[in-house]
Amino acid sequence: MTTRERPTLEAVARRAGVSRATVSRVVNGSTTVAATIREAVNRAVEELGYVPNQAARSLVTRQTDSIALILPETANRVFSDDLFFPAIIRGVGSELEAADKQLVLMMAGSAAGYHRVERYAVAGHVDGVMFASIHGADPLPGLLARRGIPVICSGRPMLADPPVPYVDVDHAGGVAAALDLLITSGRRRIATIAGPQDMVAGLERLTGYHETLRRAGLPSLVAAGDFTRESGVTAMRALLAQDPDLDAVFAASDLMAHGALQALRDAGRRVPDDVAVIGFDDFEISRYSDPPLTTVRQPIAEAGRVMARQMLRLIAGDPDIDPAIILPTELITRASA
Amino acid sequence: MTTRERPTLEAVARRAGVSRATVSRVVNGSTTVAATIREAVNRAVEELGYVPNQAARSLVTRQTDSIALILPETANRVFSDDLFFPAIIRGVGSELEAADKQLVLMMAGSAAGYHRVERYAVAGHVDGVMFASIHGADPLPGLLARRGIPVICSGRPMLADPPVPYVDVDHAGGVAAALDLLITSGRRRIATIAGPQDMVAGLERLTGYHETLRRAGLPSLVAAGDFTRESGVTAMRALLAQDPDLDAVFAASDLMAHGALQALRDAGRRVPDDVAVIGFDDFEISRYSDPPLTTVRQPIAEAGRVMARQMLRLIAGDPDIDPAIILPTELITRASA
DNA sequence: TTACGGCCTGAGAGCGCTCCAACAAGGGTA
DNA sequence: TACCCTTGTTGGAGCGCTCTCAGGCCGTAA
Repeated sequence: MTTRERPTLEAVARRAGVSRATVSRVVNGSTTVAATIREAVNRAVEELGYVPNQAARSLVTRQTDSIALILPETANRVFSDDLFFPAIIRGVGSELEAADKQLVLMMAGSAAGYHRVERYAVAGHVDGVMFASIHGADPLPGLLARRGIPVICSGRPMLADPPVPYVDVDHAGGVAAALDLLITSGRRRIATIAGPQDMVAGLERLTGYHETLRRAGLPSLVAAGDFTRESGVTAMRALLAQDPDLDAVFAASDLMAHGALQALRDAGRRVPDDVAVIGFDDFEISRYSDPPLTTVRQPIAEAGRVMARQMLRLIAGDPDIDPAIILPTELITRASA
Repeated sequence: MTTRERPTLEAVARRAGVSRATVSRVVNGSTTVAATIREAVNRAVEELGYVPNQAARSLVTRQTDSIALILPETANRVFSDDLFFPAIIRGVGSELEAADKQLVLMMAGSAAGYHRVERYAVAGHVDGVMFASIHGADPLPGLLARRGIPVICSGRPMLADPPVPYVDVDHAGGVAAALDLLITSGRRRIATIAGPQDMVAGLERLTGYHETLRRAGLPSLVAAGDFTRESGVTAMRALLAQDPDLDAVFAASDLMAHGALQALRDAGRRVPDDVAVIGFDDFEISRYSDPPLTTVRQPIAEAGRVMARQMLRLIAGDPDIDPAIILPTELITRASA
């Protein structure tokens, strides 16, 4: 290991024959430095391979140019084929990279996790904190906001004290579009596989289902799931047992829809002839299921990008941040409905 | 925003009626502090809501307790249904979390990305750098190592100057197991869909294919892919055109195997009756394909965990780090072969 | 020639923390 | 009683950087 001593500002200054302050000015791109001196400094920087020490810099500037993204701990345990968090990470990552900020990934959810994240943020390790998907009435966003740390959520937080800006997608609109397709194509016994009710996404999609069906004068039939494929299988079986004659099912996630497809096949039902299936997400894999899945596309990566952009504005001190941004959803019609 | 002034060590010391040094000792868990004083300090910390300033701390300790994971930029662009990087992240994340280190995620690959990562690491923002999957002869790992920064790679680096410790999986063994199954079940015209040849994983799986078939006295038939599903479809079509009578295909990734399955179905071939298919990865989705995919399981998350563990040892100054750790692969037999 | 801005540059004071050297008490030993 | 440990505590010197402020230089106008 060539742990050669790393050069400091001081060393560069000596070599260039100027003061520390001047080097600092050059390094930070100040314009008030004479061209000849600037060049001399740049040469010294080059020759010495100087890179500013981040710790020293943030000690005085009080900012770190990195931003945390908090994932619920479940992301680490349960969903080994989940594509939601990867998409969020992709979106956030690309946007932050463009702004030359760093992404710090943290898992939270456990009590210990809470505390860790809080300490981490308060210790000034990051300039802001973004939450990817809030579970239940998570107190953490509010807690950090109260500590004066910039916070943005993906998905409307249930707890809003103080209100934290968020970006979410139009769940209700997407659900309505899906159900409308089902209804206008003549389906009358439309069941749903709901998502977890401690998450706004699960909640709003179920509410949307109830409202649209009520408006259409159709009966509701609900089974509970947790967004996973396995829960989709189980829920679909339960639904079939309750109403063997149902002719459509709306699943609140693509993975659950895939599970439903499987359970339907096992039960000898043809899709879409006997039962139409619609999902919610539009993951890549849904183009390749048998049959290809009709689903509501939600722009996950885009949500990540927007979230990151809002965070950047927040950090920059922009006074008028939208308290909420709702991204549109879109019905993608394929073969399953 | 309640940006109330954050208390410093000094403030805590004043409140507890001791010196800064003593507070520092208590906060950092030194044992040589009298119990009564320790309690008084803890009380003051509690009351003031004191959290040590990370920048100040790392300025003197020269460590940050966070570690970077570098993803190739492609991860951000191409693979929207790739499950490799999420799995690596999961593995690394869980291990680092247990060690109370933070994970900093960075994308690299572009020239600009290189420079950013290098500066970032050299600036002392992280204590070490891990690479998830090396593309071609990436100079970055060696470059950082030469700068004295702890580096670990997932996947053997092609460039080994200076040699960088890595963890990889037993590609050759997995391929041999897959092909043996094919051969002993009577397949004689076994094709392969190869991965990108600028990655060790692609290279070694193809080499393994060639060697095993040569030993068995069987002919080779190769089509090139890039690990994606789409490339699997294309490659399978090419293979079918070249040898309509092939009776088996080994794909160097699950996604390509799924593509092959699709192309085979489109061409009217039955799997496994007409053509047997084996993949490599064992992603969750491969349990649900039609038919379920026989594949070589590589322990991706485990590789992430091991990589993180090695990194932790490296940072701790452990003198004897294994220069290479090879994790076993395992053939998972399902319906496609 | 002197006076006066304007423009650059340098000196120096921190940012909040760790850690070393030095020192104050006690308690045991000769 | 004098001496030496041991245990616990303090002051202070930095870590490497930014940023304010004062001061030097020069051109221009009086």
